[in-house]
Amino acid sequence: MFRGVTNLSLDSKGRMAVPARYRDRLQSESDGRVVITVDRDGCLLIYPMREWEVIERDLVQLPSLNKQARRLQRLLIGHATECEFDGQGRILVPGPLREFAGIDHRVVLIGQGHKFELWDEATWNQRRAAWLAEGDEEDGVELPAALESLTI
Amino acid sequence: MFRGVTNLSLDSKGRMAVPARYRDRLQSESDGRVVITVDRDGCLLIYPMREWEVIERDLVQLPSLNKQARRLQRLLIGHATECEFDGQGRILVPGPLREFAGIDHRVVLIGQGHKFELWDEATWNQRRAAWLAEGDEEDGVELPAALESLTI
DNA sequence: CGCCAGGTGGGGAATTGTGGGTAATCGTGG
DNA sequence: CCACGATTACCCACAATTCCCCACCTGGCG
Repeated sequence: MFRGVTNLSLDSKGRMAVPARYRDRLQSESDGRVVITVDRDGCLLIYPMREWEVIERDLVQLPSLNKQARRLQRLLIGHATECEFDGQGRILVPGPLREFAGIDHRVVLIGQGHKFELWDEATWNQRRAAWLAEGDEEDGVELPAALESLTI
Repeated sequence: MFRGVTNLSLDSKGRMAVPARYRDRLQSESDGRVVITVDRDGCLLIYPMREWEVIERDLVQLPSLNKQARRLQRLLIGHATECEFDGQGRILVPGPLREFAGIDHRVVLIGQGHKFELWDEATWNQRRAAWLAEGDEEDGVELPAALESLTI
């Protein structure tokens, strides 16, 4: 499981130094190959190759006639770019994806279980503040059953 | 069960000396590995690794398309950072988390059953005062069933 | 009164993140 | 098919952080 938050910066060429504590696992589990794609919430998703292959297999099998399914396929598969580590343990984040997520220099890397999310730092801070603020008000509306029973 | 309150300080590098009375249990139950993450109320949560893994397992299985579920995952898993004890029985509280909770020097460590809460001292004192003040007014509204039957 | 245990502080080395220079590669257009 | 510019990969250098070690200071206890 990947977890935790890391503040990082991309250099002028768009490269990101993957934190050392994740590097070994990515190297051994997926030969240092990762797939970067986009998320509907305005960030990028980074998958180890092995994990991505599972997701991709499920995505292609969605019913092609369904509009939502096609949209998901275009967004996720369409933007999925394979990247490898360079000698220094960095990956080059493709220009089009950087542009998509509004990333220029400061970024935040968030572990999310089987994948990572990569956010522009300013965007992340805004979003997080909004989530914290709205969190309490929405109580009592209708929580999904899975959330009701959650004890944290 | 962890209980009790301890006033502590972080040193200039952000390290916290875990009170000796908790140390043994953390060492034996979870190999001295703990996970620190954030709470929506502005403090940090500290879990023994074993306890955290249970929570995380439930969290990752929430439906990815649900907005509230994603928010929870991003906040909790996204900030969950694994920490280990140093030779002196201290843990380094990660910089981004210190910043989140407004922690610089004086802190309060609160035992909360399976986990701990870590508060900035000033924030804690304010909040506690506020809870004491507002506590009674809210009576008579409607208590959730689980609270109605509580005998303290 | 000295010893021990627990909490606090800091120096210094190793690791890790950041930044750039330079050569190789690729895609584009002539 | 070649020439050019842009992009990518490899290399080295610096700066920040983290980790490991040792030292102090305080209060309780023999």
